[in-house]
Amino acid sequence: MKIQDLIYFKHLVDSTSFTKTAETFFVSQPSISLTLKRLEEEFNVQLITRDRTSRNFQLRPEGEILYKNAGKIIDLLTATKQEMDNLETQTVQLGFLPTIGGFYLPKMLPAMSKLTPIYT
Amino acid sequence: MKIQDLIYFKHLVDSTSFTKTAETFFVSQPSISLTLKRLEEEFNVQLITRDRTSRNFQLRPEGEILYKNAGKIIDLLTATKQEMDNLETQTVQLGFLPTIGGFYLPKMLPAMSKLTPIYT
DNA sequence: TAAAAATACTCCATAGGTATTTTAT
DNA sequence: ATAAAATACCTATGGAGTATTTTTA
Repeated sequence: MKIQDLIYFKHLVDSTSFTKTAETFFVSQPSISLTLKRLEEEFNVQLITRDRTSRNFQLRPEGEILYKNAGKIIDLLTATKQEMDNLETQTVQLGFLPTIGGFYLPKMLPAMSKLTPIYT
Repeated sequence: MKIQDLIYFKHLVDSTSFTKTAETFFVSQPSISLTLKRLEEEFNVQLITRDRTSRNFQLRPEGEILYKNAGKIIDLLTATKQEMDNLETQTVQLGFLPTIGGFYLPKMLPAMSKLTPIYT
């Protein structure tokens, strides 16, 4: 299985559109159709209900499971790349949700003044 | 990136042997060499130190990061498949480490007697 | 000299493209 | 008639194999 298929699938579920997904990633629409077929064969389940009567398709329970875990896997890989980049540049990047950042950042910044900040 | 590459990489790190890893998965030894090369190009880092003087190679910090997250990803996919299978068969599989299972299972089993057990 | 990994090459599987058909609005 | 997804077919990239070379013990 390719990570790319999980990325396509996640976007497909979010957009509920094969065509939009294809456009987003600059690939053809059949390519997305095949991605879904591949995943369904790989897991041996049906991920979505192709119900063309009700416009936006239904995500099956099996699809929800994959969607949830695909997100985690994609995040893990993003984090992996980030951790490696931090190693290379000898920097550490901190991320906060706006609400949480507003609370903690003021408390942390004084202690961090001992470090050499590098803004990228 | 393919999941298979992560699986090969994990085993490679565990065994510290390209040849052993190849044998384990019934693929050729060059195939494992190429897997590592692919991963290193993908992340644009060197994962291991090819130090043929000291027999068993050194895992670089970058490699440790990938190793750690590769494990998580593989586990996530295993869990995904398991969750789907549980959906299909309408069963729930429970797993315990031997020590923990010995402690909790006796407490749980009475309450579970209301369910219909299916042994697979 | 023996071993383990890297390299060179060859080949085939498959991911992706284009064209077309199907289906429902 | 239009729009979206599926299907058919073709192509090309890249993953995997065999053979060979390199390197160190």
